Amino acid sequence: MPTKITITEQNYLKAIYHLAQPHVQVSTNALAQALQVKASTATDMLKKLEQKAWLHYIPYKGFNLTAKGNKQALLIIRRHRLWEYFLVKKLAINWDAVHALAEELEHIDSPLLVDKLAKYLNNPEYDPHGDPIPNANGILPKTNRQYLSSVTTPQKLNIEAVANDSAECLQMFTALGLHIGKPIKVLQIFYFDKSYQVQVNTNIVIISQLMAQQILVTPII
Amino acid sequence: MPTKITITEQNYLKAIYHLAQPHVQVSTNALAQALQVKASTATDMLKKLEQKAWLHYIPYKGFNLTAKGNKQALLIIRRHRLWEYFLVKKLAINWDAVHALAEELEHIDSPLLVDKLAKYLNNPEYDPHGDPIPNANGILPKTNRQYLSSVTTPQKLNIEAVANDSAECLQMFTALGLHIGKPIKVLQIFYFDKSYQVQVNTNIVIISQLMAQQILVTPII
DNA sequence: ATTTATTTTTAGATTTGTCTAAATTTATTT
DNA sequence: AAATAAATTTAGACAAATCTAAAAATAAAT
Repeated sequence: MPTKITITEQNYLKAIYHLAQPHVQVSTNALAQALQVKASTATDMLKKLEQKAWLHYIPYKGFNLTAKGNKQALLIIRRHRLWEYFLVKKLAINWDAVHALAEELEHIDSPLLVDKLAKYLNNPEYDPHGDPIPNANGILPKTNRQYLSSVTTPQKLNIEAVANDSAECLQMFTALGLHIGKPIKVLQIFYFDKSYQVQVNTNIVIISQLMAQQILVTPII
Repeated sequence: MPTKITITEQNYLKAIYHLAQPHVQVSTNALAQALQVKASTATDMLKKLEQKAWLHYIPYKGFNLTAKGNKQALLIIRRHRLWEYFLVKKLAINWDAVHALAEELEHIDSPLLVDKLAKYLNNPEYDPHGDPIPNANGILPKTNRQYLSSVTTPQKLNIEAVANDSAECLQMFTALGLHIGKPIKVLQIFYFDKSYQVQVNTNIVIISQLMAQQILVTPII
């Protein structure tokens, strides 16, 4: 019995996956906020998802994805990122407009379609925002990325990805002169507001804490 | 107020469009059967669609699409056929598998996406089954096609399209050695069961009435 | 360790799209 | 034209996903 999954259920699994950090539980409130529903609605849905074995749930205690739920979430994310890649690289749609479209395309749950799409795109490893694309088995490549916000000393870095692909974030990212794959140099960290003074090419810009929490970097050795 | 339309409503408009012939009213029963729902369900939906001005509906008397509903249906069909073209020509998915996928893709109602897709595909005029693709204004090109089933005398014809893109129909179409764009020669019409004896290349095959009702042809002068 | 505040869950209602069964209207047949 | 059959609509019910308001459990603060 290949468990049928609704679009709503897919959205819950994906949101839980994105909110959950290693050793950090997601709260019902956080989930509800992420999905723009009331906490009572989230609770109802958690009970349903528990029934279908997508997650473990103990009332008042918390919840977390089962192996099955985790894989399902990764397959949804795979579809989302493949479609984003397609929209940007093939249809030439601006990268700040593709997220909303991929949110719809990702729900078409056809292994044939996804497989053919991936082949057509030459099995890309990263989407246009630099996020890694899970493989057909729901496995993500390991990376040594860290958030810019976790960097504590001035150093040279490479920009690997923007974790937030909303239009607002991406437009600001671009306006700062940043690009995926571009090297930057952290000149100073202002501990007053946890902002970063950064050199991009010959420009010097300030990156706020909130933005720094969205930018993934690797150190340049 | 750009009238929001649900997936279900889209499916009803499309079904009504496909069932309606010039001067032929669609019956509630036929609509219900096409959508695999009960007649009472179709009635409920007709009332809702009437409220939203997609169609005119007079209880017990019948219904038909408004200009607005007609255009909406054609835009859905445009999306369906563009996606079918993409799936066959770009993703190399078999033409008998694309219909079901296009049924899902067609519901993503984004003018930007559709416009970019059409451009990417070079604004094709016909989908892989030979069906014409309405333009962005919902206008279909005029053709002089007729159903093979309406042909009454032996003659040479060109196959233009298969009106039914279900896997079952297309697999049989292919098995008969037929192709879109191929010339055929009607040798005899058996009035007993309204089947057609047809020459395809050097082969001679029999095409049943039901199949002949799905094949669109133009006379070769 | 109580009290207060916050978080989460329960209870009951709403909307959408569907159903079954009954009633009504229209069409067909004698 | 009356009787019968077929098509269509109405009435009432249900599941999914949501809401508001109230209750219960947990966490924080005195």
